[in-house]
Amino acid sequence: MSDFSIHWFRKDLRLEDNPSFHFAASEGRIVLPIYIHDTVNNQDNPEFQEGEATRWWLHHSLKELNQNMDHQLRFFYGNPLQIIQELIEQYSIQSISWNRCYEPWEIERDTEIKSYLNQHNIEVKTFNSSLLFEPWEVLKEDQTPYKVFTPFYKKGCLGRHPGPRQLVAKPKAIQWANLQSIGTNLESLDLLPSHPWHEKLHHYWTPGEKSGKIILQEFLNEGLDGYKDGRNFPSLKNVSRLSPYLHFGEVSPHQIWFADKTGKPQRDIDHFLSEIGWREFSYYLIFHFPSMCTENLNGKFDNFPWDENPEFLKAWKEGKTGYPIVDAGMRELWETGYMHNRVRMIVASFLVKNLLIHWKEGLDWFRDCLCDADLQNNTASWQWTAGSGADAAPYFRIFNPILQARKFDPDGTYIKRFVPELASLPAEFLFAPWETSPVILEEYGIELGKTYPKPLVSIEESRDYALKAYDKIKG
DNA sequence: TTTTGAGTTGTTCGA
DNA sequence: GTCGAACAACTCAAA
Repeated sequence: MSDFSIHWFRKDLRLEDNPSFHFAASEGRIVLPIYIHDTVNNQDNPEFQEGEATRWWLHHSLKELNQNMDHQLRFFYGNPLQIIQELIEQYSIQSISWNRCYEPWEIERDTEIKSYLNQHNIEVKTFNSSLLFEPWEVLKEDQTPYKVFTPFYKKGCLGRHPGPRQLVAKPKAIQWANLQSIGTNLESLDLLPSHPWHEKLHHYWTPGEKSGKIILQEFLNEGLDGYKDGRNFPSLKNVSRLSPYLHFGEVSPHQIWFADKTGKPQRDIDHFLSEIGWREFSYYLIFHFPSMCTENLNGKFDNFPWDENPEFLKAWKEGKTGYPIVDAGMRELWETGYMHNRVRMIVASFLVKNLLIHWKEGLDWFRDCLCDADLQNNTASWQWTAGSGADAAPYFRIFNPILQARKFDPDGTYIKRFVPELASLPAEFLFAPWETSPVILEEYGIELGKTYPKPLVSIEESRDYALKAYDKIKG
């Protein structure tokens, strides 16, 4: 019987620039590509489980990946260690390789599997695939991790030699193991949610490596010029929308980093790449401070007087807060499995600082609804918003949803798209409809409390309350 | 060890 | 309507 080289696909659902796959499919090797839906190792903590949008994305991405490799991908579900043990017992395995993952439970699991394979004298190789800089390699001079983005990025990343690894070519003339009989089929992984919510996501997204490539190219052609400023306006096309592809590795950060950006303004290129830097920073923080996934990074926030208010939380989730920009964002999320970055900050600030609801509630809803839901980005960003994360800024930032809407959605294009019951309202009344007289609103067919909600809380009062709460915990 | 400079994304106030 | 200062004085990074 021939020897097989197993490549274990995880968050690297692509054939190009895939170091482990490239190794397993290199000349003289017979590659056995596998995917394991782990139903064991992340079960203890809900925050480590995939949300519905993510599962939808994963299903379709795997389907495309399998098609792109002549249906040679073998599917399994259960405990990866056990599945790999069985493969070793049944077949002659020359090597096992994978690209590294960075969630705390993944690191723990992979370490255990690696040690098992070493004990059984199976060649095991792990590769860098989804981060430009390995978190353990970037440290301050005193050998401790950075906690502030700018020095992390400028000195730790941009100033580091050597820089990110080079791109890896797609393997040619692959020799497949062609074991049609082992494992199960994609449908048996049962990834698609039973709730039909996900069906509409097809209108907005095409998961998979091919589509990721197109999205990247379109962004470079049409969205990068003017990115630095345009990225703040949710009705403009100056955001890349690459986040879900990055999450599952259908596009690698290296492919973005080294993509041809000739002729584009340097300030836009630099700013766009710094956003990739922020992704690196989130992964870095959770690698060095894994307790961040469940606890405040800044322990002072353990005493913050969060409000448990199921009614407010429900209104926020449903986009019925009475603040049009907040509601537009929450409805964009529900409708499309995505939310524009600027609006994410607005809705997050509103939940945490005006409704005083714990950041974990927001994290959890985003985890379930976002196609790009990513433990590291989601956690680090929610903690940043709450003020409990890595953020050296000395003041308490509270977004004003009225000002933000006026500034970044001046003609109301974005709001009107997702809050159609306000579509007829002129922009001068749109951002704070409760300040407009009922008579005028009636002319546009709007009655607050009936056709559109009254504001859940007063911005001024809830802001003052939050500032006082912040005052209490800082001492 | 001490000191100095600086920190993604903001808001409000008053001139 | 626009602009600069105040907010309130915290941490981190690095010399």
